[in-house]
Amino acid sequence: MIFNRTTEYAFRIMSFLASDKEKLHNTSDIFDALHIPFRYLRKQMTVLTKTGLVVSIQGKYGGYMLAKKEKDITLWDIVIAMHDKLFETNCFFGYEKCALSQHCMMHSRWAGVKEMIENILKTTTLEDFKKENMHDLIKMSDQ
Amino acid sequence: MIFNRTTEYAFRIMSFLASDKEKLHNTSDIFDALHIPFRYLRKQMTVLTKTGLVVSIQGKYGGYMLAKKEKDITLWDIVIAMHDKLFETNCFFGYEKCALSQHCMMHSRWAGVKEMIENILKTTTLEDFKKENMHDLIKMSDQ
DNA sequence: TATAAATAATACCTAAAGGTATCATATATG
DNA sequence: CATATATGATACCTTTAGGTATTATTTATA
Ligand code: SF4
Ligand code: SF4
Repeated sequence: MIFNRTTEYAFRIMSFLASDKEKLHNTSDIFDALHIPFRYLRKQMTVLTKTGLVVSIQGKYGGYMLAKKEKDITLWDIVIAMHDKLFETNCFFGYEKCALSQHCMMHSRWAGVKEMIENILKTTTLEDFKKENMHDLIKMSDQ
Repeated sequence: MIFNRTTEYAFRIMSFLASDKEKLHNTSDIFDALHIPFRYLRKQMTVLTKTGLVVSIQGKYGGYMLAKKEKDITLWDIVIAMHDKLFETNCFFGYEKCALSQHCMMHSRWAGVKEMIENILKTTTLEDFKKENMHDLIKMSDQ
């Protein structure tokens, strides 16, 4: 896997919240759309809230909404916020650090892969998903 | 992480075996070079043997060697043999399958990433590492 | 053929991620 | 101000990957 499951959940949750930025979405709404395990979803919503990407309103008629404009939240922001260890190491072989004086053949190739992924994540914002109507997309397809 | 740790170990082990294809390398030799946890290394060597990528000789003065020519073993072969779930799903969001009639914006972008990684893995053989003298490379750097 | 040195098989342990359950706290509204 | 309904905090359980320990089997050679 490239992203861990929890980060994938976060992508979907954030996309869903972007589908109507102004509305307050409660956990049941999100569950109905995404079918992420309910109690785990509850937990992850408070995690997302603590990251600052999402704002929560407590109490009756409470719920969640994006903390910033869709165009100001990138997928990269989400990966970072979720502490996904996607790029924990630079080394293709998983070495913490390489003591070699000159890089092996994989180093630059792998740097290319990293760069491509980072570039996609950094240039894709939730605004793009809104355009694509990810709301409907996500609703139809679970498991 | 992109590859799991065990697959990274396998890359290193196979590169090391490629450093001298004819010689029989026993677990202690491999351990001295790679410092993969010894007993886990032992276990993984029999796993690699069962995949058919490696041949083992049992008994005194036994050990391991590559089952095929270096140029005939790709990194992709290793990933497959280790059952790494790198590309378990096509979907950026981790969906098993997408019921949407037309793909979302991430689909083709993500397909591009997959294709790039697959292409590197499928076109890189152990022969390439031999040229690079990966043996020395791996020896110097652990943890 | 006994022994030493290697791999094979198997069972078990540990750490981290994913997921569940319970109770506490906040808040709109009658 | 009581209640219903929402999130927050916390503890615990489950699954999987990674790692360890023990015993069995193989085989070269003295
Ligand atoms: S040179 Fe090769 S072994 Fe060293 S850090 Fe880069 S990819 Fe890893
Ligand atoms: S179209 Fe989008 S949601 Fe559907 S499988 Fe492709 S990436 Fe996943």
